[in-house]
Amino acid sequence: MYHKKRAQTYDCGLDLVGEILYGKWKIRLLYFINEGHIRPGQLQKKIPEATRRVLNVQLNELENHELILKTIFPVLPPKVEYRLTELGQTLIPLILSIGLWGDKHEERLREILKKTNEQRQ
Amino acid sequence: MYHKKRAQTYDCGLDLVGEILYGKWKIRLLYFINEGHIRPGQLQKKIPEATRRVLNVQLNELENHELILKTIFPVLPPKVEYRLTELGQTLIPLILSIGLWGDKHEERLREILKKTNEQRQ
DNA sequence: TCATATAGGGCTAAATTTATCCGTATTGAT
DNA sequence: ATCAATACGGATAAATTTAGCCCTATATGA
Repeated sequence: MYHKKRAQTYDCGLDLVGEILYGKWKIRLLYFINEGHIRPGQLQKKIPEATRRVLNVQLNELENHELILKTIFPVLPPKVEYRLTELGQTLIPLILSIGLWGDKHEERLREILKKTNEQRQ
Repeated sequence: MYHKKRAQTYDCGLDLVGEILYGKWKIRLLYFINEGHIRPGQLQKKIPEATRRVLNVQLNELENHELILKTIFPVLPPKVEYRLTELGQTLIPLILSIGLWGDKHEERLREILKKTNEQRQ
């Protein structure tokens, strides 16, 4: 497992949240788990752009950060389920608001991103 | 300027927000600008862990993404001011909620991060 | 016997992001 | 003449994150 070389300082709440939510797929993982897609395979179907590997990595981090809980059923073929911890649940309203904001400004944001992505040629 | 090689797909509002807010210092920049620290030098003082260079890079991105507006005053020594665009302003409530969540769970989060950072030795 | 379903992780490569270093510019004060 | 204040960005290095490839494991059913 990779470990950071640069020391981290967490000055304020915003920093702390940044640290645990910073990851390309994390917020979406939380979102989908909350929606009931609780098995690894289901999550992969919801986020096909990500490889299974990365999802595992990020799920592990979410678990270490105590936002989700993993249950491994001792059956074959293997079965795993994730669910939000209490702490994780308290994040859901925030995630939903962020999503709503994005939906509300979707058109505008797409234009903006289109423009800036074009510039980079 | 760096340009991305991997194609991006934005499936939902959450994706779009992710794209424009993903950056180590962006949320804090928005936060501080909203608090009235509108000049580059002031922002650097508020975020001393970041180099001036990176702040510039991220400020530029925020500007391109139309979340902030830059005013260059033609004086010497140079003077620059940033302020939130209307779009940027609509993000503030979200950012504040995130910060509040972080503050509320500060102790818990520090413990969690301490643990996970220790593991990585 | 072989594919299928299911989930995991090591290792390495590539992409992306962040940090460092250094050079530019100008006025006014020492 | 030099330095401080103020701000910007190119080029490159380092750190970090994400992706790709490949191997493990086992019961069931074709």
